[in-house]
Amino acid sequence: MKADALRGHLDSLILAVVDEQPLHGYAIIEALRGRSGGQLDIPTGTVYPALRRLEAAGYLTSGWSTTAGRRRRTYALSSAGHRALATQRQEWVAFSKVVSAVLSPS
Amino acid sequence: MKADALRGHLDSLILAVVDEQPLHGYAIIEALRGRSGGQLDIPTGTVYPALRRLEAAGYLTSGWSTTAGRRRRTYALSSAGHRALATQRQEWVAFSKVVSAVLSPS
DNA sequence: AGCCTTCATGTAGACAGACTACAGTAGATG
DNA sequence: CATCTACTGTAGTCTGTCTACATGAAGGCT
Repeated sequence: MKADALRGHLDSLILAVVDEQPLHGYAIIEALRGRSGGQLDIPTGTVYPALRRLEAAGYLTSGWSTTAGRRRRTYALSSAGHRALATQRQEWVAFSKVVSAVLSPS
Repeated sequence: MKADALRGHLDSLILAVVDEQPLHGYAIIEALRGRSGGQLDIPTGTVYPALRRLEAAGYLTSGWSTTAGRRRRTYALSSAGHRALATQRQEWVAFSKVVSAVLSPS
């Protein structure tokens, strides 16, 4: 799975997993790995900046907690995040249809 | 259609349209627009560098011709380009399955 | 005690692909 | 004669993902 392919889609993926339940960064990486059958293994240096970007955009809200001596910053979807996710799901469907149409031999 | 979404997929799209018949840059843009129902409108400043990149990578070969006073550089798929396209089609299927799986509500 | 692994967050800097904006030529149309 | 379409191309910017690094605590192993 090449890195460039993900470009522009990672945000949607993150919003989608956080939509099910609030998660902290490390757990988001594991959720993506699990949901993709191990095919998505996003490095921390990609996820943490993405989370800050999404929070700055108003799509996520975050709060600190401590569990067993571990500091966790847990993210949850804002209402704007819900709307963004809905839009991005539609955009993904449209995008994948277009690419599949061009790519499939006629 | 956001620009970043295309990132990493444009090469496959170009190879796919050139696979059907050799085309020059301008015609490639029109082919992509046509095949996508007008949704893909790639600017020349994106396509021409991409074509040079693909030729440098050995996936395309090019030759000049003149039709009605118009200079055209026509690109065709090399054998390496055929192999690359086949691989990239498979990668697209895998990628779109993964994204759809993560994105679809469970 | 010392060491490694896992859990957990984060920053700095490099890289590359798609973008905007510009630049130019030639034929066709009003 | 001006504008549009066809056609190719370059320069520079932008930004998201990457690698590599830095930090620290809990728990297991020897």
